[in-house]
Amino acid sequence: MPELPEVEVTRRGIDLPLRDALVLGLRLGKPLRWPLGCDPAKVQGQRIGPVLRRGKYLWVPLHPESSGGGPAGGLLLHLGMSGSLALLAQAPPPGPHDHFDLLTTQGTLRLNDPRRFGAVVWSPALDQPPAAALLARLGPEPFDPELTPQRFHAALQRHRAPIKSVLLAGGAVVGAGNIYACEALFQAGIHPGLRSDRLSRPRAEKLLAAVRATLARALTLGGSTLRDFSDVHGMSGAFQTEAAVYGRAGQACGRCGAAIRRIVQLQRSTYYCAQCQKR
DNA sequence: CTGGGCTCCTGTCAGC
DNA sequence: TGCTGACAGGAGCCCA
Repeated sequence: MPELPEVEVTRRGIDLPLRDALVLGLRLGKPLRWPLGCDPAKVQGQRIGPVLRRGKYLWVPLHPESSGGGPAGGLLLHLGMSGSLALLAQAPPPGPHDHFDLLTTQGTLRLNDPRRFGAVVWSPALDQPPAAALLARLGPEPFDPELTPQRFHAALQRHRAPIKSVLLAGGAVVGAGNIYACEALFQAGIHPGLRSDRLSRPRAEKLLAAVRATLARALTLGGSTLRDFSDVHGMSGAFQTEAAVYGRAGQACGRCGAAIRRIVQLQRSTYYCAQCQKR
């Protein structure tokens, strides 16, 4: 489900409402990808700081009150394939897929995640384990001005795998998952099977611009909702309605009319137009 | 070191 | 209607 736009939409939905809220408690449901890694009582009484996003991870910083509480730290959250967060003023009893509640003075932050590929992990700091280890492999943020076309091209030159796979791996740029990688490649006119190191400098530049444009457009539309993503207010995203290729196998390409194809790369579906996207 | 396959888990949908 | 298999937005881990 959640790629960078969905995670960022989520971050924006919880950041201000939770700012400076006090943690009243924490409830865990069925196990997620990893154990929380701390005593749930440890976060009680902590104050919530600005919520950050890195790649598809969210970081909820916690600071102890001067009067007491445990040491500073935070919660690293990942929504996995099927996770979504809701901020509830009056939290109903947890459903079968509600596996994490952070009870605060500003409402309950609830993670719903049917497939449980998501995670909530306590870490003493972003740059310390376990958070640091998880973030270490992430490439640059797509909107980081330091990610120049030259650097992007250089990163692509280091891989011989298909360009689609390299985008998904996130080492050259983070945030484009299966939907947005397909869409960006279409927009850039690049075949998903093209070897990464065969992209010319101009095409790499075009691809970077397409990744940025695709993610930005998705952000303004509130992300994509294929089956179960919703923002913290329960609202669906709208990007999927204007996806050019994703999920459209057999349909006519909006640009040239050729049938959109579906292939499998890394056990994931790739959609593309063989007419518009060239090696 | 790199690339790619497997795996975690539950739900949905198409086809028989 | 019911069963079965394919597939689903991620990504860490392991092996060749």
